[in-house]
Amino acid sequence: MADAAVVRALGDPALGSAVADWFADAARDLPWRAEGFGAWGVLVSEIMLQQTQVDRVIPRLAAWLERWPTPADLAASPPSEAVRMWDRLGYPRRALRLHACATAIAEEHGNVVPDDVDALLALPGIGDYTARAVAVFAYRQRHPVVDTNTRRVIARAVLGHAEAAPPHRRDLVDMTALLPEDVAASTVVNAGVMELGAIVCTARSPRCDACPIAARCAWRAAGYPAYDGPVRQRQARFEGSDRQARGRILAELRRSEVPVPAAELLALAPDAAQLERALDGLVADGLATGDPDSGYALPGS
DNA sequence: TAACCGTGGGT
DNA sequence: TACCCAAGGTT
Repeated sequence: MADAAVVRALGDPALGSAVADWFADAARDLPWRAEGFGAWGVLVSEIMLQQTQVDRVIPRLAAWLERWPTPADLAASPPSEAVRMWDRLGYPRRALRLHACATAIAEEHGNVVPDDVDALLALPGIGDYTARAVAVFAYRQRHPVVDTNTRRVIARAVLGHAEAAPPHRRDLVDMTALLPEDVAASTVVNAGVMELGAIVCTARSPRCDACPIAARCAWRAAGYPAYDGPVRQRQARFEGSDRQARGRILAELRRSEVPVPAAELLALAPDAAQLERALDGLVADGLATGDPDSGYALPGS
C-alpha cells in the first residue's frame, strides 16, 4: 500500500521544516540572497546558474549587473556584447536569450521583471525551473522550485532511491508536498532543500554525517540501495565533439572586433568539415553572422 | 522526446 | 586519469 502514489500524496511537512531550520544556520552567503538584490539580478543569476557551478557564476554576475543594471540597459547594447560579456560561462545561447529576455521585459513589461509564473515562462530562455525560482526568490511567492538538487533530495529522503529518475512534471507535486502553507516559510524550504542538495546531499559523495534529515531519510533507512531506475543518458564525450568545435570558433569571434576570415576559422582544428558544420550551426543559432566571402562576426556588432 | 547545447570543477 | 556532473531550456 505504501506505493509511490501514496507517499507523494502524503508528503512530509516535517522534512521541510527540519531542512528550513538547518538552512537558517548553514546557508551560504550568496550574492543573490542579499536583501534588496532585485528581481533583475535574480533572473540573471538563475540563467547563469543553468548547468553552471555557483563559483563560476559569481564573478560574471557581478560584472554583468554592473554594466547592465536594468533590462533596458542590456537591451540597448547589441547581442554581440552580451555574448562577449558571457565570456566562457558555457552554453552561449543563454547570453543571446538573456538579451532577448531583457528586450521583452523592457518593451513589454515596463522594464520590470514579471512576477507572474506564466508571464515568466513566456520569456525566452526561461523554463519551469527559472520561472518559479524568480517568482519565489525575487517575489517571495509560494511555488515548487524544482532543480537537480531538489529532485535528488526528494529521490533519496522521501522516495528512498539513490538518484532521481529523469525529470517529470510529477516532481512539482513532490516538491509542493514539502512546502508549508505559510508563504514566507515556503520560500525558506525551497531554498533550503536546494542548498541541502548542493552542499550536503551531493550526487557523488553525500555527507550524511552532516545531514539535518539523516534520521528521516528513506534512502538511508533502506540501507542505501543502488539506483535501479531507467538507464539515464550519459552526456556525450566533449573531446572532439561539435560542441568543442563551436566553442573554439566562438572564442575567436569574441576575441575579434572585425569579421574573421572563414579560412581562419576552418583552421582552428584538424577536422575542417566539422568546423564548417559547427560554423553553420552557430549562424543558425544566431550566435554568428557573415558569409564565406566577408568573414564571420558576433551578431549585431 | 531524445538529442543537443560549453566549460570547468570534483573525485 | 577519465569520467561524472553541474540552480536547464529548446527543438
